[in-house]
Amino acid sequence: MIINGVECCETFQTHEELIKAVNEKMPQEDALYDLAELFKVFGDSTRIRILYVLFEAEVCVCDLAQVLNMTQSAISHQLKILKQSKLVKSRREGKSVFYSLADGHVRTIIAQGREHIEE
Amino acid sequence: MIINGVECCETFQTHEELIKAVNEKMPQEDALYDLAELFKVFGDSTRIRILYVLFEAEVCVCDLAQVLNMTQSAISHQLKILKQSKLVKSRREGKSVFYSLADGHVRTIIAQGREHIEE
DNA sequence: TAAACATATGAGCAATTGTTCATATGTTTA
DNA sequence: TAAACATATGAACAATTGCTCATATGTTTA
Repeated sequence: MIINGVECCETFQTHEELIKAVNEKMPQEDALYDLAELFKVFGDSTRIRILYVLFEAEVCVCDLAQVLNMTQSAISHQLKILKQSKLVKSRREGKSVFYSLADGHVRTIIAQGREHIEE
Repeated sequence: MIINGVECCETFQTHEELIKAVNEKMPQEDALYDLAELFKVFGDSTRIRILYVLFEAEVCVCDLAQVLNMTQSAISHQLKILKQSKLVKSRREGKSVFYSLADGHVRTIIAQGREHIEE
């Protein structure tokens, strides 16, 4: 079969229909990129652990470092990434900065991930 | 304040309670790792694009490569990763191998990701 | 204002990742 | 069985990533 001037294996699927459906529903290039960037943020166990702590309470950087047994710098770098993705928000109180979850999608996404794994 | 022999900044949060809650709800080390590994799979726009095509139909490797304008090898490598994560399944039919979504979590996770971004 | 505390950040490095290229494996057909 | 087709895979390489270390920024307190 020939599609767009390129040869292709034989399938039962009508290629034109597939291409039409994909073109209609596939997000734009930049949206796909943003989506991948978002999931990349979830793709690190340190950041997942940070999120799990924030599931319980609003916590300052110092305490996060303690609870997770990591350096303040490492935690701070990861918090920056989480904040850029709008997964967490921060609030300064004196010398400390307290972090908390930005919205409910975080819980849903992680819950779905766990469901998938636990099958 | 001193927690587990280590000095820490002053907070209003009771540390013992936080640590107790986190220890209770935080998944085990290997579960956290698996969770991060799963989200890593979603963290690449090529794989996201493959999943979007599979949202529409069961498609063979050759067609995926065509529709996404990528080499057969690149697609095949990514399909392997998607299959290892049990996000897609495959079925051989003659010379072709057809891939399809393994379960509904894929749609939910991606939908939640899009919702988060579109806020 | 100086010192102490809490957090943020840039540079550097080892480890991981996505693609390409060449080639192997598996299936069908002449 | 040989050739053609479809897919899978290993090696290699550039690009990205997460941590450490040193240090900067911001805030409070003596």
